[in-house]
Amino acid sequence: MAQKKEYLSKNQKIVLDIIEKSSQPMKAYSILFNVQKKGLKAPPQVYRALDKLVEIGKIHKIESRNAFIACRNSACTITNATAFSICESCEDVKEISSSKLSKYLSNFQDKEGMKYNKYNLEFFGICKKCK
Amino acid sequence: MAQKKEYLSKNQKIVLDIIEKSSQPMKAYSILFNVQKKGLKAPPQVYRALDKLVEIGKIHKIESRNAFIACRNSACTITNATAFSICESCEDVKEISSSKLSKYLSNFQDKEGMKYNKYNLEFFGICKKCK
DNA sequence: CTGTTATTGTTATATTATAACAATGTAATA
DNA sequence: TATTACATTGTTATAATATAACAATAACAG
Repeated sequence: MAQKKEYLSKNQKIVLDIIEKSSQPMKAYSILFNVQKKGLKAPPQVYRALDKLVEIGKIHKIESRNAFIACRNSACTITNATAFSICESCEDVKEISSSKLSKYLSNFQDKEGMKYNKYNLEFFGICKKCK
Repeated sequence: MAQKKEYLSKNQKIVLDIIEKSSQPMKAYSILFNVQKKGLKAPPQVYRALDKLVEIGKIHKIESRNAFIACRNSACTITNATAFSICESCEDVKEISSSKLSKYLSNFQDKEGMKYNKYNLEFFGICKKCK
């Protein structure tokens, strides 16, 4: 039976663990460097784990930064409907979990009346600390 | 006087021209290939033009695709408040110009009451043609 | 003109990501 | 147990995306 992934493989656990320990997004090669002591030596090992973790919603990719952050929002498991705020000064990234926002975007219709339940939104600004 | 850029340099025109002729996003190295006959031989020449064109709002970067598309939306000159729909099957990309959406997002406040006038939103789905 | 700044050209290299295939592990069952 | 099937891992090489650094040239204000 084609099982639906409910557990994580060894490498996926290792990669998720290091990302969860970071409050901020991590780049793939920084992850690679950090997991080399655990035996993951080559990029494909890291990228495969990242791909799967993104797919199952455990982490998200910050597209504008080519970096990966752990999901802190139980609501977005698997939905791939994500929103972030990014400080352009200190590069601090926060996941936004606003049910109002996600409802608005999931219900948004383009000119042809089409809806999209999958989206990625990145807000940019200067955070309070940096102001 | 530190002039505010109102004109385009030679290379910027060449790069913008090729992007505007394409209805779909173009990748940097595809642009490079296409402008080599015009004398732009090396990546930095293309990337510099791309950077400036993005900065002044003539083109936008589709972050999830590492590709660049001409701006068709007079309203977003310089604001860097952008929204796109992307078909995950045929990779067709459309810029969304909805004043309702842009108002909603520009007025959105996060938990700390912070607003962001700069954002990038990418919607994903399967377009009508591909359904 | 002349000094200043923007732009361009050029080489090299950094960063991000995937292809391809071999080896190993896992789990169901004949 | 042996067998099969499939997922995962390991490994090498390379593709794709992007920038650093500096030299050469052009554009322009004073």
